[in-house]
Amino acid sequence: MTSKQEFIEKLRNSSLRPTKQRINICEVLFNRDKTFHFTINDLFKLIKDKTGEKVSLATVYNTVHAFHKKGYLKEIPINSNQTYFDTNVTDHHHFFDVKEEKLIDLKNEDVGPIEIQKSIPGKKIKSVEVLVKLED
Amino acid sequence: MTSKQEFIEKLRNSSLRPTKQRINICEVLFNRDKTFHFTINDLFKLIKDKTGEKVSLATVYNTVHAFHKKGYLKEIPINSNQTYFDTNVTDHHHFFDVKEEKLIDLKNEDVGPIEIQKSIPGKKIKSVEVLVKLED
DNA sequence: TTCGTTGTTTATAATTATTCTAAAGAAGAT
DNA sequence: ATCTTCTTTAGAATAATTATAAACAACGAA
Repeated sequence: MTSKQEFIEKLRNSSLRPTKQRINICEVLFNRDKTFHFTINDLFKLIKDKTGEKVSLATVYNTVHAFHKKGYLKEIPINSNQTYFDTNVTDHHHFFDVKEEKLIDLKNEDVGPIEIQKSIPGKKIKSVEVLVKLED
Repeated sequence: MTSKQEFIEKLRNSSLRPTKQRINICEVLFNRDKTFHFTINDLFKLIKDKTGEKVSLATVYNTVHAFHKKGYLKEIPINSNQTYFDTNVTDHHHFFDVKEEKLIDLKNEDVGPIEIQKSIPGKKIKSVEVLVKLED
C-alpha cells in the first residue's frame, strides 16, 4: 500500500496542488505491485471504476502529462492510435502483441546491453528503447 | 533512376492498379538515392511539388498503407502526432532528434546484435526495433 | 474497339485522440 | 476570513486518419 503522502509528494514535485481528483489519479497509477501500461482512456475509465469518483478527461490529460514531464511516467514509443504510458520508469523494453494490442515488459537483462556505435555531433543520447513486435 | 516499370510492378504486387496518381506517389517515394523518412503530410505536399500534379489525400493514405502492408514501406515506432514511414525496409534502427523532430538512420552494424532472451508462448517475433532519442 | 465489370479518385463528411477555453470552484497564504 | 492563484469541468476547437459515395479509369472479353 502506497501512502497518500507519497502521492502528495509526487504531485508537489510535479508543481501540482494535491487535489481530490489528482489523488484519485495517483491511486490508480501508483497504488499497485506490478508495472502498469495504459492509455489515457484506460486510466480515465479505471478511475471511475476503482475510486467511484469521476474525474474529467482534461484533468487526466493534464496530470499524466505533468507526471511524464517530471519523470514519474514513461511514454512508450509505439505507433498506435492512442499514446501508451508506463508506470515503470526504469530503463527497460517492451514486447507489443500487435493482434491483441497488449504491451509486455522486457527486463533489461532479457535484452542485454545495447551498444550504439554512432554519435551525432552536439547531441547526446537521452534514451534507448527496444520494441519487439509479436505476431502469432 | 528507377524505372516506371518497377513502380508498376510494386503496385501490382500490392494489388493496386497502376494509375497516374499512384505512379506519381511512387516517383516521390522510390525515385531516390538515400532512404526517405516521411509523414503522410510530407509526402502529400512533395507530390505536388515534384510532379506538378495533385493527388488527393485519401489516395496517398490508401497507397502508403498498401505499400506498408506489402512491406515496401516500414512504419517507424515513435510517439508523434503524425505517423512516420521509411522507404528503407531493411532491418535497421533510428535516432530521433526530439527537438528537431528529425529521424536519422542507424545501420544495423551501428547497433550490434540484439538478443531477446524471453519468449511468449504461441507468439513469434515479427520485428525488433531500437529507437534512440537524442537531446542537446 | 467497344462494352461491361471492377477498381480508383476525389471532395467531403465522419471519427477519434488530444488540446484549448472560460467560467465556477477549491487550495494556500496572509 | 479573504484574496489571490491554481484547478476542474464541460464543451468547443484542432488535427490526423478513415469512411462514403458519386464520377471516372483500367482491364479483359467479345
